[in-house]
Amino acid sequence: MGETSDVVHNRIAMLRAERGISRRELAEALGVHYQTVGYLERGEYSPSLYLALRIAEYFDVAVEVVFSTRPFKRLGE
Amino acid sequence: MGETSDVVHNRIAMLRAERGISRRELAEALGVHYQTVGYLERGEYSPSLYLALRIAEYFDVAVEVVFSTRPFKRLGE
DNA sequence: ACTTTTCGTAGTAGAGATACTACGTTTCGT
DNA sequence: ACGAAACGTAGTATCTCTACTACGAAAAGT
Repeated sequence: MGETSDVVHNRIAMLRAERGISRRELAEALGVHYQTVGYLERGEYSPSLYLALRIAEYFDVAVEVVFSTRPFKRLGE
Repeated sequence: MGETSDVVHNRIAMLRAERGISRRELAEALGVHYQTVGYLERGEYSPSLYLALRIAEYFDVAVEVVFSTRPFKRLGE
C-alpha cells in the first residue's frame, strides 16, 4: 500500500567510492547491466531481493549496511 | 541472466511457526495481502527488497537470517 | 458433527525491476 | 586541449511482484 514510503535507501555509490570501483566493474561482477547500477544508485528503483543479497555479498557486508527503509546518517555523526 | 539460480530461499514459515502467528496476522502487520505471504513461503516468488527488509525488521533479525541465495541448513546440523 | 480458521490453487490486473540501445554531459588522464 | 572513461537521461520490451477475488482442502475448536 505504501503507507509511510516504500522507498529503500542505499549506499551502493558510497561503498563503490570507498573501494574505488566503477559502475561497470560492479555491474560486471554482479552480472547485471551497467545502467542497472546507475538506476539503483540514483534511487530510481530498488533492486530485487536476489540482487540486494548479492550486492551485500560482493561488498562483504550485511544487507542492512547497504540498504535501509530509512535514510542513512551522514558520515559525521 | 540467472547464471546459477536466481532463487531466494526463506525461513518465513519457520519464523512464523516459532512465534505462533498466522499468515493473516503477519500479512496484516506487514500491510500486505495474506496471499502474498503464502506465495513467499511457498517460494513462488521472492519479495521486493522493501518487503524483505520489513519482514526481517518484524521478526527482529538480520535479513540474512530470513533470506539466502543458498538453501538453509536443517535444524539438526 | 459442525463451524471457523488456516492453507493451497487459479486467474486477472497493475506496478516495479531489468535489459538494452542511443545520445548528452561531466570528469579524468596525459 | 583532447580523447577516454564515467555518469545521466530517455525510451521500449519483458518478466516479476503484489493485490485481489473466488473456491477447495486440511486442521483446529467447540
